[in-house]
Amino acid sequence: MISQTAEYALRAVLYLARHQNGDPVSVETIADDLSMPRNYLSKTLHLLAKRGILTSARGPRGGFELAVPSDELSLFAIIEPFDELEGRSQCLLGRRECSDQAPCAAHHRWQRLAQRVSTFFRETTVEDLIAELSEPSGATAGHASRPG
Amino acid sequence: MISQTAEYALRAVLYLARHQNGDPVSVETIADDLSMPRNYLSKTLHLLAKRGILTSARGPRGGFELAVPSDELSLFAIIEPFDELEGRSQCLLGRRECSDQAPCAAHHRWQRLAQRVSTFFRETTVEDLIAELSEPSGATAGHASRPG
DNA sequence: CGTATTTATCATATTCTCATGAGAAAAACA
DNA sequence: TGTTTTTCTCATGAGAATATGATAAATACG
Repeated sequence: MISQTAEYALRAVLYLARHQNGDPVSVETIADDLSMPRNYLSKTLHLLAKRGILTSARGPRGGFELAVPSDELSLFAIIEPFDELEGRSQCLLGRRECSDQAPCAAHHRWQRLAQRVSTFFRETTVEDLIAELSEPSGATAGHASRPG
Repeated sequence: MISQTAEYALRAVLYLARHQNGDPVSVETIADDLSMPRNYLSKTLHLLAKRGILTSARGPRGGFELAVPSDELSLFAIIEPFDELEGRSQCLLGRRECSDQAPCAAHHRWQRLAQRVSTFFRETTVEDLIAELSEPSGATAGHASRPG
């Protein structure tokens, strides 16, 4: 659904959000804890820093931090630098122009779903997901998840 | 959302469904009409034939035909040989095990959407999409009544 | 049979994603 | 200043997805 790179970015940002203590976190720490390739993650987080989503600091005690409050940081903002979530990927049959006025065969049925997915990424924040982890599981779950 | 190859497969099957007249259609005809790479499409349709979705015939007057009635042919059946639509791809954060009992941070929010997408592919048939094309535009849901 | 037509198959090329490794550049600190 | 730590940047490579071209195999039809 999303690329490996975007998945790394998302998981790393969630990690940063859960480990906010005023100090930056190094790429090495994140890569080790999340089992990701270190240099590749470095490049990935660098791009998020360029986009203003993270701040980076070099040297001792350096690393990455969230630059945006987690309740103002959408999943869309994190993924969008890597994957094209909207635009031509919205048409299931790959047409450049696919609209209510000029629909492909799948348009009416697919568009509703694609819109829901789009809304999910745009409206779900990092804070929403963090909160999910620390809440007792809902009516369907049998075991409470533990933060950590 | 789906791979280029799966998109070719889907579009080609829709083409075959709309051009059923008892005769097979050659790869060349499809590739030309739909602007797809000919040999690549050949390989793609060959796999669908192996899966029993199409029949193929060599030689003059040969080509491909639907092997399944279009109202019994789900989009899932067409795409599944090429893309993994379910399984590991269901977890937004890429975890192997992600369930109500052991959810990732995104599970409860994402799973509902992923399930809808899955259902779309499993329950939507080729016939559904063909019918969509011949209906007056503007309908947002369900089937419009047809004259005659 | 012979030939044209068409799929089937193989080899290869191209492009993109994912990943590794080696340094360069910056910053903290003794 | 020098050393260490860290990000930044570049070069490169592996592998998958996408695509092309050539040839083999099957089939219709004269």
